[in-house]
Amino acid sequence: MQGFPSYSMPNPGVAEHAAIVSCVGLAADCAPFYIPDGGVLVPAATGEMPAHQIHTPGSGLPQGIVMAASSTGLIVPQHMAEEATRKREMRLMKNREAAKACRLRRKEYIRCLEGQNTMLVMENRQLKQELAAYRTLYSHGANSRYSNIPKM
DNA sequence: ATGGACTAACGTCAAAGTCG
DNA sequence: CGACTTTGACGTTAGTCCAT
Repeated sequence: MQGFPSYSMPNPGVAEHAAIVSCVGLAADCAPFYIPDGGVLVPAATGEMPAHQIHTPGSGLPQGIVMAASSTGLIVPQHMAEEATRKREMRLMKNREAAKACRLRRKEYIRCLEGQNTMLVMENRQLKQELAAYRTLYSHGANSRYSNIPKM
């Protein structure tokens, strides 16, 4: 991990008790923020810029970006953190829709395979019946040219 | 009524794939 | 090569069924 912002708590880490984490950098618009008991400051998967979010055990819900960082380690102004949050939300929203579409496609594909399977099972059954009928038709004693066809 | 097993749907993440 | 898309994996939640 690199390019993390500078703040008053070692990063990333668990706050044993509720903690107020404040920026150490010079940015005037970076307000201190609150980490609840047991909360963990983790890198956020923004994909666009380094950032942090708070993860609290027991809450599976995503947390908003609380702090963004530049590659130089300096605190990024709040509007950039908001931009990172906005981009993250856009990405999550798009992925949500993509996942729905993907599941639909997969369901449709499975339905299609099941349909094919049903058809093939029926066709196989019919072919076996036809074969049995031909056997009966052409079997005239042990010398029949079809008598050595293995039974199914 | 209740608790456990099971299933379907969902959201998110991460990795792989695709495209300009 | 970076942005974007697709998809497998995983955890969560809600609904249903069934035994107790």
